[in-house]
Amino acid sequence: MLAPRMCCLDLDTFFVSVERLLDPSLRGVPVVVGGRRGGRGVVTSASYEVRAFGVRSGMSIREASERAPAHAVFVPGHGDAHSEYSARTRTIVERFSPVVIAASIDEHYLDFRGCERLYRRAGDADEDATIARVVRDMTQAIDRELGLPASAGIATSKPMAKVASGLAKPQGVLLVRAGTEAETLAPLPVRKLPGIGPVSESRLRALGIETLGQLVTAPEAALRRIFGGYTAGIRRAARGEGSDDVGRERPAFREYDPDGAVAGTISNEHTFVEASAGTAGEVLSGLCERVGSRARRRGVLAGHVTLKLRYSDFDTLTRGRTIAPTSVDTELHRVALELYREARIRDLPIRLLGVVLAKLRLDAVQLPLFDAGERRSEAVDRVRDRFGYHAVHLATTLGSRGRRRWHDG
DNA sequence: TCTGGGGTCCTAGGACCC
DNA sequence: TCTGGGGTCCTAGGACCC
Repeated sequence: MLAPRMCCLDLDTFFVSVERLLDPSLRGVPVVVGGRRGGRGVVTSASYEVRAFGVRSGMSIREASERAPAHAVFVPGHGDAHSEYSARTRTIVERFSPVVIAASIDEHYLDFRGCERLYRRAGDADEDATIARVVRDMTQAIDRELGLPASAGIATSKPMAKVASGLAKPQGVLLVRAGTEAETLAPLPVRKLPGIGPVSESRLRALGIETLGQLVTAPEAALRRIFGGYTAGIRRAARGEGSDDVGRERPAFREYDPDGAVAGTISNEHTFVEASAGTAGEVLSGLCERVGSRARRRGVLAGHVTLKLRYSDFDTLTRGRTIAPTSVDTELHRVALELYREARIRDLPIRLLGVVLAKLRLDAVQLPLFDAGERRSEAVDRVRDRFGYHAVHLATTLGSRGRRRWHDG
């Protein structure tokens, strides 16, 4: 029999917690992270105080502004601090288990298999109790040393551990004993299961399926129409079964292939404040500089460029092309511009433009001969290292009147 | 629920080859 | 000019996650 040794550690309202460390006056008051009140964007994190008013992460800032009480504080958020606290959390977590992967900025998976004897103490009722106690020690260490509240779920599989960490919030630890997974999951709404989003949820509801218990016994053909090839995996997860391996690290940029292929993509996109085709050229140029700069910094070349275009009615389409691997801004821009012309098939205002680099590969050993474009891009990167990103731009990014409208500033 | 920005993974269909 | 069938690669789109 499998024992519950897979742990999902999740930081509670992570972005809010970090903002409160940076500004203690935010403690105890309703906080919304994501943007200024009444502005654009979506909620990245909402404190428990403001959730009481119906504010949820993912909601538009505008709607959150209407729901939140007058004394609620809206903050855009400090991205660098969030990354730093995520890294510090990891160093603490690694003291407790040698097998750790970061699933996202605020979520880690740990494997405690084989650790029972190491941690055993006289007072522990059994091995499950030992692991639960150690995980509680870990969440307390994170709170004590960093000031970040955390919750954790422990179970026999990864999806079950993830669901358990959600049930444990706030600041709790929940261990799901082997054999009790299905009964723990059965009463929960289908949306609680990782892998079921808003689309699948509404399709399931149309079939009268609202809970995971109902999903487990639903007819195969009905589920297949919703989940296709995932059906078996979803049904297993709904019973509490699934991988007992922590899996791969994300971001996957450290994974290399013998031919130099690198996993992952690099993308940047921009939503226009007021849809207008007039600045599309400038935005496109700026996006290409951004992704090109990120690719060079990672030492990779892109073998594929995709242009993403969203019209004002939210209709979204993409056009992509495989190219000779490059990280030169002007090359990327030339391809992106061609793809833009292919995608611009409707006479409607543009809401969003994006550029995605894929088919990444390691850049060959620095070549002795650069072509003019490469030399220029590297010179630009050096200037930016000294004076900041916005010190230098392609002429097309700045536009004829020197505007920098694409930058959120 | 009228929707930001960064990602991952999967699938259907077409092109192309033998 | 029309005809198999399988394999593989590529592209566009969609669902999902944080």
